Amino acid sequence: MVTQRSKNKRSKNEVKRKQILDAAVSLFTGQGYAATSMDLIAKNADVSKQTVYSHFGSKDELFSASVEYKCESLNILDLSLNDLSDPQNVLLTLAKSFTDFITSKEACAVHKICVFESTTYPQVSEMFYKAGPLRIINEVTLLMAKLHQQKILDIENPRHAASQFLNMMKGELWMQTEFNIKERISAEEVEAYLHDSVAFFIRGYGIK
Amino acid sequence: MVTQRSKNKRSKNEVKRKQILDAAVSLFTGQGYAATSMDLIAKNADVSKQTVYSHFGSKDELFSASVEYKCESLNILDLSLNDLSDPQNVLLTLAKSFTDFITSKEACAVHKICVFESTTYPQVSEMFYKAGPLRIINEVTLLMAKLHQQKILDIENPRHAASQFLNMMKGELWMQTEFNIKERISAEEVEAYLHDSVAFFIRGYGIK
DNA sequence: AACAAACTAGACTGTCTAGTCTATTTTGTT
DNA sequence: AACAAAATAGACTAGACAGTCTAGTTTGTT
Repeated sequence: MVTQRSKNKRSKNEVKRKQILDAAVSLFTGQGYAATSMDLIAKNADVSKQTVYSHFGSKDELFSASVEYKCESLNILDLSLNDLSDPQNVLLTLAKSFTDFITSKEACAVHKICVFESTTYPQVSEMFYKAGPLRIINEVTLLMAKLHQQKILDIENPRHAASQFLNMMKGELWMQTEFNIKERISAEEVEAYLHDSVAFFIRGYGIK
Repeated sequence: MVTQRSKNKRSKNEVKRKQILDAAVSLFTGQGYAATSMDLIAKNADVSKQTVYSHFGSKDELFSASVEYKCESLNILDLSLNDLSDPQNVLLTLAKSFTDFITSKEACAVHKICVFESTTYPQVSEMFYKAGPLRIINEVTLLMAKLHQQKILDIENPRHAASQFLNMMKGELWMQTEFNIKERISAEEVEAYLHDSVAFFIRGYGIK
């Protein structure tokens, strides 16, 4: 099998494609589907409108493609932890990087539009759900299972524990971020909350 | 002071006002701000377009007013519990009504649009935040404080506990609802999750 | 009955948008 | 050099939409 590039006389410019996708992601996540025009996408991508339509057949198609593109480039937490002997430390580190991630502009913006368009574009929101939240919960489930296996914590149902842990860590900060509230909880308060929550988690799942 | 009604020759029809607000809420939450036209609002409210503009000066104004209107009518959980001696029971009941509420169509739809429009209309999203999530967390904080005071549980920081509890209960169901995922967790699984989570909470905050 | 405010229907303006079409230019391949 | 696909600029269609305006009707108040 030969690649497309050498088979065809000329293939569509991959660089232009990315320019279009970058502009589309930025506009769609920034202003929403309905409020974003194809003209503006073309302009911001520094490309003609016709080129947009030659790469992506319609606005719908471009929307799906751009969310998919964004999902691929989202780099989720790295959970390659080996030494689990200090659970307080392991979980606190996880909690911090998790909250950093979910309150980042990037993740927030894609999350917003996927939730919002979930009635109109359920395939798109499902794609994000699987690439983002579901992947994280699956990985944390594995971690919980390991903690149990190594008798560091007593976790009967690792999936429940993962869900409890992750949701808990969101705390009030996450809501304030979601709603774009001006007066936010202080960094110290967040720190204290995460500390408390990790301690609480270890108490609840400690070895008897 | 005399009321508007008796002072003016004729006041604007309160019934029409409500018809407009009802139609607006339903359309805005159903399709979003940008995708909803004033013509359709007028038509669905069974009112002329001019009447809409005579009650509400612009689309923006109507949007704000309709979210406010919806917030007023959202009936949040009733937390008037007196007997707290059986925390397992109290918390499970709370957990159930909370998850029922947050996964209801009503609450979900307003939540979605407020989060989505939070960059364009931060006042609107803040209004919802205060009328909804913040009110609930405040009430649950009071409950946690009572549980501590009555020495039923040992809760040092009731606000942290409230946040942990509520977030935890959201579980995977809430995400699946948000993203409009077709294949959802079964009712039995949800039930089991809530049970586990309440037990875990009581373990973590139990009297030593 | 007379008045005035509320309401109605529908035409209208100006702007914006998705998507198409055309004529021209650029560019990689053979 | 010759070819063909890719890209471009910009005009164009057809429809939608916010908001205004007009001319006439309904309705409560005095």
